[in-house]
Amino acid sequence: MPVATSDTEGTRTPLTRERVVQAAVQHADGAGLEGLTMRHVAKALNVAPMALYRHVANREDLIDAMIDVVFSEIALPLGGAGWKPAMRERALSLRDALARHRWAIGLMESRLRPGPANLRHHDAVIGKLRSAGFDIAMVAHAYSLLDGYIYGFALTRMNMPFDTNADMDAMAQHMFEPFPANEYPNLAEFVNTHVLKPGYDYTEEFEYGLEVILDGLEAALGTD
Amino acid sequence: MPVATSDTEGTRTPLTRERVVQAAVQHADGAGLEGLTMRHVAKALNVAPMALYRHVANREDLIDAMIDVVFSEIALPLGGAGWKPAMRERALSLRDALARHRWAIGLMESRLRPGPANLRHHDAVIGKLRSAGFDIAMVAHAYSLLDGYIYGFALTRMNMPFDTNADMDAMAQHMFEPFPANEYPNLAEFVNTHVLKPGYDYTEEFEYGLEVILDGLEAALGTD
DNA sequence: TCTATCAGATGTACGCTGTACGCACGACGC
DNA sequence: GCGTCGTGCGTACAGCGTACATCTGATAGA
Repeated sequence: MPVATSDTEGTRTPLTRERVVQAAVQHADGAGLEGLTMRHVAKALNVAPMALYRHVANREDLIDAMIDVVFSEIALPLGGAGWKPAMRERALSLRDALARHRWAIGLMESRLRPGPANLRHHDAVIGKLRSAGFDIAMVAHAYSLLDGYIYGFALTRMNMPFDTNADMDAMAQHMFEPFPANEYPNLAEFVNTHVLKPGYDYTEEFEYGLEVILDGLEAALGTD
Repeated sequence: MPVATSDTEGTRTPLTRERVVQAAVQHADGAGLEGLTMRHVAKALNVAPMALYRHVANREDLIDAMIDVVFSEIALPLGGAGWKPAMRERALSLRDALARHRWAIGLMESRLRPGPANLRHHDAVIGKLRSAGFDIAMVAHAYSLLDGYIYGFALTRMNMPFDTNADMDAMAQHMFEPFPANEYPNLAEFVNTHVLKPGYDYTEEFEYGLEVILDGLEAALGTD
């Protein structure tokens, strides 16, 4: 029986680029980019490793395609609302997409061959700002500031090696343990009286900073 | 001659953790984190790969130590100046350190075992803000906003796959080439009339955004 | 001065990775 | 029945991190 690697049914659904990319995204969501090996993706698809290479050129090409999937999940700022709510909604949507696909954070803006969803997204954001009265230099300022903040926040949030307050507590102990007590009083106070307080959720810092930025851009837009 | 792998002189300088870490930083600065293999670091030190393991526990431990080297290069906000110039100087210093050590950007805040330079840095920043009148919640807001922006900017800047305007031009052609002309009019206008203009330097966007953030924090501090 | 000890450098080896290359096999047009 | 072709597979190789056992050169004690 040569066609042993069938689906749960006897019929074998043919491998496609889309199926490969989707399986890879799913795997990376769980195992990170480090854990994303061609062999694992192949196993998830019940297929031999080399079968993937019929549909993607190599691992880098696969990652290119995965990034475009993430871009396709971001809400485009297309509605009739003003630029501020539109940018706010896009920022939150981007943040959520990056939270779902943490492996993507460092890669979103690094593609040599950006996919259609990627280009479409940037085109829509720029268009929205332009039509709201931003001149081109101001678009550059705003886009750089907004995306810097969004990606940076996602990056630091993602990298936090804890998910719950209990984790955080354990880690704080672990962190300070090799050092004399009170060597870092300001940091200790900050961690103990604020970050470790029940109810503190670092995620909520995002909105605060976002409003500061949006207000700042609004003010700059008025005086330009 | 058993001790063939000597220095340029006959005397062999002993391997130390510091020498290993320094060589690794140097190598990563040139070759990136991907290119940082234990074997290459060993070769740079004229030493067998396994010799490194006498001084670092494993690759992860080596990277931990490398990150602390980067932290040690950031100017601490300790002077008598106000919080605003102090934060500005720290931000620029951090940006420059990340530009020198691009491989570090995604890792700075992800260490399970932060080194002394790391903790000292955070302690100093928090201390500066506290003594300038920021309450603890406001410190969290400010730190999150500032570092999010700094790391995010470094990330997007690093990822830009070009260094000169000529590179950028070539890449823009390459990017749009697979798509119909005018499919992305806003993006095309933005790239052609602004980003590709001689004299445009993306790096300078950093200061603009930084001032928006610092002004926003100052305003928030006043109304709190 | 001879010898025991031991830290530090090494060599070998294993399981993992991406992927080049050639082959096998089912589907299809004639 | 027979080429032709697209798709999946098997083999193979170089390079990776690192476990483990071994070797060696310097030092300490007699």
